[in-house]
Amino acid sequence: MNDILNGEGEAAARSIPAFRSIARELEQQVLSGALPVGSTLPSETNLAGRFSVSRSTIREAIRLLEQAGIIRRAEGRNKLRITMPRAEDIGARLKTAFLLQETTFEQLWEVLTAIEPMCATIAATKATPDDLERIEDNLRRTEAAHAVGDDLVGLDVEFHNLVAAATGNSALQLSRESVGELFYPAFAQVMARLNAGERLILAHRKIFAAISAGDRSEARGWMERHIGDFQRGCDLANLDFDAPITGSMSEIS
Amino acid sequence: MNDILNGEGEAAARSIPAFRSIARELEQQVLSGALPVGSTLPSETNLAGRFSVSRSTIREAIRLLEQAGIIRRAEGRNKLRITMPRAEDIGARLKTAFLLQETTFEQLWEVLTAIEPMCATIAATKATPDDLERIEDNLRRTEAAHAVGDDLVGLDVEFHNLVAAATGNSALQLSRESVGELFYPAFAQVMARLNAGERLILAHRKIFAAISAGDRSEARGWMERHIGDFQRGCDLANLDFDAPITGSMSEIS
DNA sequence: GCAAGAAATTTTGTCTGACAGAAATTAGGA
DNA sequence: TCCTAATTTCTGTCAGACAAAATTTCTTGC
Repeated sequence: MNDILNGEGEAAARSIPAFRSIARELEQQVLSGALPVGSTLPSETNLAGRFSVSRSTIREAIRLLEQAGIIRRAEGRNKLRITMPRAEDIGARLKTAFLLQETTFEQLWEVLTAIEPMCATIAATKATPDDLERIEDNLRRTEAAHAVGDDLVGLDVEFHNLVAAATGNSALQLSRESVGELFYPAFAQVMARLNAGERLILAHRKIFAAISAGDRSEARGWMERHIGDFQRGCDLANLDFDAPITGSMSEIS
Repeated sequence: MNDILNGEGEAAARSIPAFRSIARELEQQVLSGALPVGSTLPSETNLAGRFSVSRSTIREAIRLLEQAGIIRRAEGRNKLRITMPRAEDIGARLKTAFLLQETTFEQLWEVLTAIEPMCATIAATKATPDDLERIEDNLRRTEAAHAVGDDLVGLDVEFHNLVAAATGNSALQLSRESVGELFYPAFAQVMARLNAGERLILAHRKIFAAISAGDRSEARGWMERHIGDFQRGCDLANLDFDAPITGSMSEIS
């Protein structure tokens, strides 16, 4: 019934383990829509029957798909559900790659210098009232946090994520999320060291205003300046712009 | 020896499967440098012994790490080797995500509109003679292919990858690679349909010249125009700029 | 002494069968 | 009809087994 496994007949693709072929096959079915996102997969025993392999083999295939983000345990945590890879999953992998490659702040900064102004520009055209609402809420919380001297790191990351979300462009969001998560902590810390919280908030406010007003070039301009502040901040704070990033998180959920 | 598994003592994190804890632990050891990149992992039986679990459990953990790109089979294909997640691995996942999210050409185009000009700009400063050599070689091959009417798709993707590589910024490369791979095939096809191969080659030539000359703004300008051509091309060719991308590849190697 | 070939030993990929504890289902009972 | 109890189904893990492939070790012939 299933010729996916390179058994008997074929002498071709030798040595492709069954668990891999099965994972591929299932992946293909998801990509092709045969297994729609949201549907649930049969039980392991059932799958083992279908593919005529043992449960252990199926389990290994499942681990592959799971880590690929295509499948996830849902609800009570029985039942495997087909899902869309989440930004976080991918972000986690990018982060691992960045960390292992000793990516420097400058490199991340270059990426954001390219992407963030574009996000602001597009957001100025595409932001919905809902998006604006969320950004404004973030601004209020940021100001409140600054007033009591709280840490602005998380709120800064959130602000930029919200602007990206307001573009309605998921590719753009996926491309920048992990970079932002690694970069903004450093950014906000530079700002804190320089007591530049005011400046950060001013920039956020200006960007928000421009997006609200639908003023693309103004939004872009302020975002550029905002990102540019980081480099200046590093100089002023006498920090090494060239240092590799650090951080830690796990991509294995 | 190993308290990673949530056995006996702890009552806390109930229901975190052993294979997951073990994968996390190993991942941590890689990230922390305890298991240096390039080193090889002990055999499954050995690992099973170390963590006091059965081989099946270890195998599931290995599948997780493998798919996470942290580990790969090397050489004769025995021996697991610690590796750095490759751009391709991550790119494959991004692609899956893009496909499942029905990303449109416009969205990819927006990402590239942001990133590619930046790549050209930085390349104009950072490109090494080696980089230039490779780009020029690509140009020659592109012209040759065009002369005999061959497909320019692969060469176009390669050109942009080479420019990105010339920035020496791995974060930038990771961020754009998968987007480019999904986008440029469409791009080159639009060009072909319009018989605009000449124009594509001209743009590549100009970009190369500017990078060679270290002229940042010229490099950026030509790249902007080049990317912009796609939108115009879609209009001229009467193609749907808003259509979701299609494509197929596997992230399970 | 050293390199090619043969033998012994590992190691991976798979399978069978089993079992406890968690989930989901079904069957009752109020 | 709605809630609790009994039952069945799953998942997570383990132990032990095997063939095929890969690796290591041991022989020999040169």
